[in-house]
Amino acid sequence: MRILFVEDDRQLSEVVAEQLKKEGYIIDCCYDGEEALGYALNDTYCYDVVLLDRMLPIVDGLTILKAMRQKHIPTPVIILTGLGALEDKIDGLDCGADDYLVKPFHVRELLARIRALTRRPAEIVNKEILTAYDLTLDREHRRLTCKNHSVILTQKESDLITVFMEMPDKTHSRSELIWRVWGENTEIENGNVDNYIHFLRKRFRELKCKTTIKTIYGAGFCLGELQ
Amino acid sequence: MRILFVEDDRQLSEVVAEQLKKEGYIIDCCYDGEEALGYALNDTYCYDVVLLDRMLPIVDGLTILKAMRQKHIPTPVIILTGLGALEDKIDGLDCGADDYLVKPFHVRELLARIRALTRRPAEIVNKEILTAYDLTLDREHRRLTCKNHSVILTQKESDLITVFMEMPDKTHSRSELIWRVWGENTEIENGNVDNYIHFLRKRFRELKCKTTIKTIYGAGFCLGELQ
DNA sequence: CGACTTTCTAAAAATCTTCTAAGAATACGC
DNA sequence: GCGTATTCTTAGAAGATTTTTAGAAAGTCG
Repeated sequence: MRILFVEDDRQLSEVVAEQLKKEGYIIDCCYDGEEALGYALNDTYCYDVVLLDRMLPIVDGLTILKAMRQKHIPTPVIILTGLGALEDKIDGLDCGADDYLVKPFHVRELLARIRALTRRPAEIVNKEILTAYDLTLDREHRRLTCKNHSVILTQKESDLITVFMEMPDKTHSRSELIWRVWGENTEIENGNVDNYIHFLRKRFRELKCKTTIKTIYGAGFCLGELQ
Repeated sequence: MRILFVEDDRQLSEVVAEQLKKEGYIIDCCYDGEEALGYALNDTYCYDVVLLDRMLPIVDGLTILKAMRQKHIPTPVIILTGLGALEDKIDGLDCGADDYLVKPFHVRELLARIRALTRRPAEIVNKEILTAYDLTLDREHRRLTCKNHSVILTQKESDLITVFMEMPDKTHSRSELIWRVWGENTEIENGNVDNYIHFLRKRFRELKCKTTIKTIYGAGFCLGELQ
């Protein structure tokens, strides 16, 4: 597990890096923003976590973070900083940070937060554009695309296919689908779900795509390849 | 975007829930641990985030969190609590929480942390896969696989083979199989079990696998190698 | 061996689930 | 307000699964 640690305070850097190494992490240390940019954006290196100070010489931490996210580098980033004001935290998190720890902090808390972040697979998804198998869904325009074909879905069709595309391998029961698409206080019957599944399958035929909604008899439906 | 909010302090709950709703989230509120368990573990409901108080009536927050993770529910969880001691935070995060926010907190920070967590896709669902001899069973899709062959089982076939694959060396009597597959208040006769054993053996032949269900005359059935 | 019990197999019956189409109700844009 | 698009309801056909039944086959034991 490889960590990029960007911190200009040499003394703090050394103390923290040593404790991280004791836990078995491989640590690359950086002491200014320019150097950090080089490491963070380089294709060759691939870190599991980046620990980022906000106030750095030459290039500041948030700029590095934004640059990473612009290049779609999904590595989890924890911002470590003395700036503990509410607005600073919100800024940091909304720029793409995964966690925000205010100095002074306990290294053991940092370790726990690193563990929490690295439990999950790293990949940022654009929730507006979903892809699964050979399908792409642009939720904003409700446009479902496969190769060079595309169709505009109705609202409910789009909501329904979204559930499938967010978890392409899961079998979704009718009650789950009703709950996710129509909400919980609804009088909608199972038959309505069946109907929309039918509509979507027609769409798939229009698109001539390889994907379809498979029936798991007695259990529900699941996205899958044709045949 | 759907959030389960577990908080026994009604006043706090109301204030926070209202602000979350203003942001467009759909909020389900729970006021005790037992109720929360029901929501959190239910297959039908599927939340995008769970906000969890640690100290709750009946069942405490960490127990709920552990139960969720044991059931491989990957939903991001943020613990909200007055317990801000280092050990408490580390405990919480290591039990499977994704973030830990100490009361009192700013709702705007909570919102930023929710956004940070939901940018990432939910962990690939840890599938319940059973293996025994040369067989693999994916219970979610009821797919029984051996080498490069696979078949989709019916519900009852899948339930029955599950019993065998969970204890591959045990001899299972007909009454035990009936109890495990059909439940305890059932009118099902032994002959029905025999029939399903027959169905499964046909499946094994389709798969050309080395495993089969052996008959222990007068006692029941047991998984074993062919011949 | 022969009487008995147990197990296997196949087919039909019963039940339950899913698919499809068509029409009614509702929402939406002009 | 009218026409169109969307959503919801209904219902029967088609299909899959589960259960029942019954006779053949195989095993046990005096």
